[in-house]
Parts: sequence; C-alpha cells; structure tokens
Amino acid sequence: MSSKKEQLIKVATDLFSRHGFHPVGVDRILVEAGVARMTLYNHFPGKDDLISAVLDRRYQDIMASLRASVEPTASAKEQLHAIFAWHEAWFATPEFAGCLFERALAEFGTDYPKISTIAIQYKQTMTEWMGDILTSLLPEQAAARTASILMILLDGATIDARAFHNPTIATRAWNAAEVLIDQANARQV
Amino acid sequence: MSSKKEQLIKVATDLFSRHGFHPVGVDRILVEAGVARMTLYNHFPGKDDLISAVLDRRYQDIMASLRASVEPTASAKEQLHAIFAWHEAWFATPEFAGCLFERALAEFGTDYPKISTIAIQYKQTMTEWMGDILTSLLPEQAAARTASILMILLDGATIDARAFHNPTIATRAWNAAEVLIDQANARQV
DNA sequence: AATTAGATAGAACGATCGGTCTATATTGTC
DNA sequence: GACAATATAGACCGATCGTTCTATCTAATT
Repeated sequence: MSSKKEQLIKVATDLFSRHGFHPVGVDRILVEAGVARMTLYNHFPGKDDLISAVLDRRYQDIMASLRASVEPTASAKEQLHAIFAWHEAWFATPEFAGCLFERALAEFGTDYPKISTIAIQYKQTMTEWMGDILTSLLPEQAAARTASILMILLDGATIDARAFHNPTIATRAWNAAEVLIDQANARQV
Repeated sequence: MSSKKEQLIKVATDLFSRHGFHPVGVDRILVEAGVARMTLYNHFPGKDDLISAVLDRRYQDIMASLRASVEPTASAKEQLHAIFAWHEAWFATPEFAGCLFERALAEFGTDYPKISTIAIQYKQTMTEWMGDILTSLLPEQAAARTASILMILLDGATIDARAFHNPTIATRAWNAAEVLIDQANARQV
C-alpha cells in the first residue's frame, strides 16, 4: 500500500476530526500531508471518496481497538463494562472531538450514501455485537432490545461528553446500563 | 419586528435543517426568502449571526412547545413521559433531521462560542428542568444524577432515530428511563 | 407634501472551493 | 541501465464563497 495514500488518510482524519469535513479544503490536506495535488486525485476520485476512506479506516481502527479491550472469556457484564470503559478513556483523550461517524452524519445527512453508510453500519455492528454478548444473559429478543438501549446510552454519552467536556459521563452511562441489564435479567427469570 | 428578518430566520432554519450550515450559502437563503442581499446584512452582521439567530429562535420555540406539552399538575413520571412522548412525535415528523443544536455542535465544535453556546445551553436547560421535576421523587443529588442520564437517553435517542429512521426509539428510551427512575426511587426509600 | 428609514437589484470584491491538465522528476523493478 | 509506475510543482478552470458598495425605489412618519 502506498505510503502517500496512508499519509493522506492520516492527515485528513486529523484535520476532519479537528475542524469538520466541510471547513477543511483539499489544499489544506495537501500542504499538511506534504503531498502533490495529483497524487491525491490518483488515489481518490474526489474529496468524497477521501472522506469515505477516512471513515472506513476509522471504522476498522475503532472496532479493532474495542475488540482488543474486551476479554472474550469474561462475563457478559464485564465485556459490556469494558466497552463503556473504552469510551470513557476515549472521552478523556485530549484529541477527543466527538464521534466522527456522528459528525459525518450530522454534516451530510443520509443523502450521501457513500458517507452515511459507514456511519450507520458502525452503529449497527456495535448494536449487534452488544446483542450477541447479551444472549448469554437474556433471550434473543430481550438481548436485542437491551442492546439498542446500550447503543443509545453510548451515543448519548459521546454527545454529552463532548458538549460538557466531561469524560465521566461514560461512568454514569455504565451505571444506568448495569441497572437496565440487571432488570432485564431479573424480569426474565 | 421586521417581517423580512422573520422571513430570513424562517427560511434559513428550513435550509439549515435540510442541508446543514456550511453547504447552504447566503445566496440560496436570499433567493428562497425573496429578500435582497443588503437586507440580510442590515439585520445580521454576517452569516454567523444569522445562524445564531436561527438557533436562538429554535431554542425558544422548542422550549415553548415542550413546556406546553407537559401538564404541570401531573405526576413527575407523567411529566417526564410527556417530554419523551414529545420527542417521539418530533422524530415521526417528515421534516425531522436530527437536533439542530447537535448538528451545529458537530459542524462548528466549541470553537465558535456564538454558535456553540446556545447548543450547550439548551442541553443544560433541559437537564435542569428534568432535574427539577425529579426532586419531587428523589433527593437533590440523585435527581440531578438521574436527570443527566435522561438527557443522555434523549440525546442518544435523537441520534439513533435519525440514523435508523425509527421514531419508536423514543419509546424504548422512555422504557429505560422509567426503569431507572423507579430504581433510583426504590433505592432511596 | 416632505422627510426618513428600509428594501431593492445588481455589479463587484478577493478568497477559496473541488477538480483538471501538463510537463518534469523520482522511484522501484527486471 | 532500461522501463514503467508513481509523485512532483504549478498554472489553470469555472463555480461559489461571504461580504461590500452604489444607486434607485418604496413605505411609513411627521
């Protein structure tokens, strides 16, 4: 894989994260990456596709990092707790600026499938994953239902952590998640 | 108040909601509003201030609509349920495109105080309001803690409702909220 | 009827946008 | 050392950006 292409994705990810997708022009990416104009357009048909590549890379990085932080032999609740803890650590990161998928969705809406598809897929993958973990505790339907609530909690926590500059919101979200899991579990016995 | 100014705010709100803040140029707003260029700049120093005005208006409209949908004599849970029900109705609206405050925050970050302040204030007002309602059920600290969870649920539900085109997520969020309120209430007795 | 404030159309500003083209230079492979 | 692929700098494209200016016109107030 070309190192120039890697460099472009890396720099673009950083700039988009810091300033958003629309405000960052192609020129700025080129200068900051130290890459010639045509090199970008040889690797990507256009800016849209660079954004797609950035989101795609981000998707793979995040999922790998998340999966690495979850011990597969641990209990369901421990696994889910690890996911929430991963988010708290992320929120505390100095470069944290919200979820790039959410922001892409916010800027482009669902009208640009090339961009919005990845954002939605991320959400679905996360929900399904948590649903799978929950099947060891709950029947399938309840697991799916609870997983979608956990996703709401994660998304809401991510939003509020950025708005309030408060990483500990993840802990609060996990406390709520634990109550909901226990309650779903108790009800089902 | 000038009808032209009103017209500008109204049309800008519509366009920003549909396409985002950056992609909508001043020209487009002018054409769609049927207003001359200088009329806009006589009412607003610049596009930023028009965005501010749009968010400010939105803030007042939403709060008024929300407050009108909540029966002040009802029980705490009924009042909170009304807030969630309001969101569900909103999600089901054909023009629903996420929360404009969230999207402003996503596009501009916290670097533009003129814009981000209103978005954050909205979140704070909502959280405090729900906290106030909860004080009839819970001690002050528990009320504040629970309110911030309810805010997370509302924000997460708003995000996911747009991403999944699924208004019923509000009901799911309310079910979770009810469990959490009851649990906080039971623990405290 | 005179005055004043607000709105009008439209040209123009410099800056930036995403994208194309060309011609030269560098690189890695056989 | 030859060859093919990749990267380079930089001019250039038309379009759009937010904003300013001028000069005319309309509407309300006195």
